[in-house]
Amino acid sequence: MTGEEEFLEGYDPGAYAPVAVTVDVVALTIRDGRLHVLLVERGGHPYAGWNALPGGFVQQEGLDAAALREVGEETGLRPGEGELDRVHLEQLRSYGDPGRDPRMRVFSVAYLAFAPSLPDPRAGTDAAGAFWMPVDEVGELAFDHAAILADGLDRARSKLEYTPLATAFVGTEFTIAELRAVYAAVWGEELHPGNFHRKALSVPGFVESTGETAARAGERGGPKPKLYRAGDARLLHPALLRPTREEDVR
Amino acid sequence: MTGEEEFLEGYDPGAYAPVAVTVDVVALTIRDGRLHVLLVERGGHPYAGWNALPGGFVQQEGLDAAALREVGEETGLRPGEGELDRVHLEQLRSYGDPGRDPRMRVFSVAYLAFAPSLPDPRAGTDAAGAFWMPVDEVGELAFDHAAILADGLDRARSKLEYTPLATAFVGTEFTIAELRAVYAAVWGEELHPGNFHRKALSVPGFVESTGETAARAGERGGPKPKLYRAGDARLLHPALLRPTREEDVR
DNA sequence: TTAAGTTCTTCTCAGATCGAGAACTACTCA
DNA sequence: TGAGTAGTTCTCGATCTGAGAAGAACTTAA
Repeated sequence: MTGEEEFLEGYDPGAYAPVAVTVDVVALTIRDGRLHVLLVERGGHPYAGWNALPGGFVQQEGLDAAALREVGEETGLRPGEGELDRVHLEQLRSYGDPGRDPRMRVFSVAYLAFAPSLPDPRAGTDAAGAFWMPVDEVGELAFDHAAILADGLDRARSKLEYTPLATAFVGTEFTIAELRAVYAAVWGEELHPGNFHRKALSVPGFVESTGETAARAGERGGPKPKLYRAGDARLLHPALLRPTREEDVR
Repeated sequence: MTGEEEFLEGYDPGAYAPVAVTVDVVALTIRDGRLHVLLVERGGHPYAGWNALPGGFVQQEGLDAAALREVGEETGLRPGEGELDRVHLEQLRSYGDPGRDPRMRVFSVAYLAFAPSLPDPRAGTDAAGAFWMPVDEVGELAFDHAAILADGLDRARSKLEYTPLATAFVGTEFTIAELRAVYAAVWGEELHPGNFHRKALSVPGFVESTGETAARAGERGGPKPKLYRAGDARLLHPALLRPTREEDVR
């Protein structure tokens, strides 16, 4: 008899140790050309005073809805205001090691959120205590959140290669250079401008021209760049691959 | 105040609706050149008599351990016997829609398992009721298991491209043709033998030669093939890409 | 107003990779 | 022994890649 079958034949809620299910969100955005993650400072024990990923109980809602609700609560954005609707959400993975929370058995479903540059969360009243921090300045985090963040960054870096995810970090209209800056910020390395330009335009459905040109050039010169918007591709073929790092392969 | 903080300041197990956490496993193997998935026939309600993915409660153990335990229970394999140790396990994703189980809130963490051809589970006493079914003959499944299976197949097909996952479906020593048959079975399409051979040998760390040659050729002729074993690569660079399907891109 | 510097955009070119096909050889079964 | 099958290695032209360069358009600072 399997565990599920035992469960089917009459489950008594009081007979098992209580478990909790939470969502934790790795919310990423780009500010000033650097990749940032949304953190909160914990008030209560354990890990009082530590930084942590925003998260909370799953209520009478689906997992995706719970994650979106958390993002809204911690950024101060409201559904329907546009900015929250532009947040790209996807499930990352779940964490359930016994002992990951010292009080009881807690299963956490982690989510990845990608957003264009958002206002500082301190402005919103509900969101006091939340803040954006550059990912390369994040030190220790509460619970196993450092591992969750690392998994999220891995996923984000990988998905840039074969999905149009980068367009989730820029506005509805953007330049090729802005798109390239997203890749540079997430991957942590500069890209060849000419080759990136060629690739971005040649991958079917990645970007489409608006026919417009930016009103101004960059602060440091150069011609006024052309404007594009996200295309309808769900996958990039061929992919935009990172330079191969030997240490990732073996 | 976030959900997590509420939780921190005193959680009363009785104050919340009870939730359960289970693991469900999409266990895949290749038999007679066709991709098979491990299923169980349900005894109790709901969905009595339906086929379902094997799964069960998470006990005092980690998620990975729970998934491996389920695979062992349903296949009749014992830990330490070798075959179970060769099973490749990875987390797929979690499912937690309210109403996915009509009795109570159940969160399921789904796992993918890949194994070389395994003995029929009916042989084991504990595993009666479990069986391998070709994935293209699977009809309706209990709960949302059909969606979980579909997600698992997507993941498996994708991971064949850029990881050495295919070697998890063959024995410790294998021929290039066996490896190609794995790709053909999972992707559902034949591959060009010459080009596959060139790629498999040229990707660093994918396979390494044993120096040996198979004792016999195939049943229908041909020379004795050379034998290889899995290399030390964790990623395939360059990747072994499927022929692009336009409907996957848009 | 001019000069120097920056950036957008498009080329060029050599090397790597790809799909398709073919050839040679070694083996099977009838 | 012959016909058929399959493993392995080529060849070919088309495509894709990274690296570099060049011209034009714009900035700030002198």
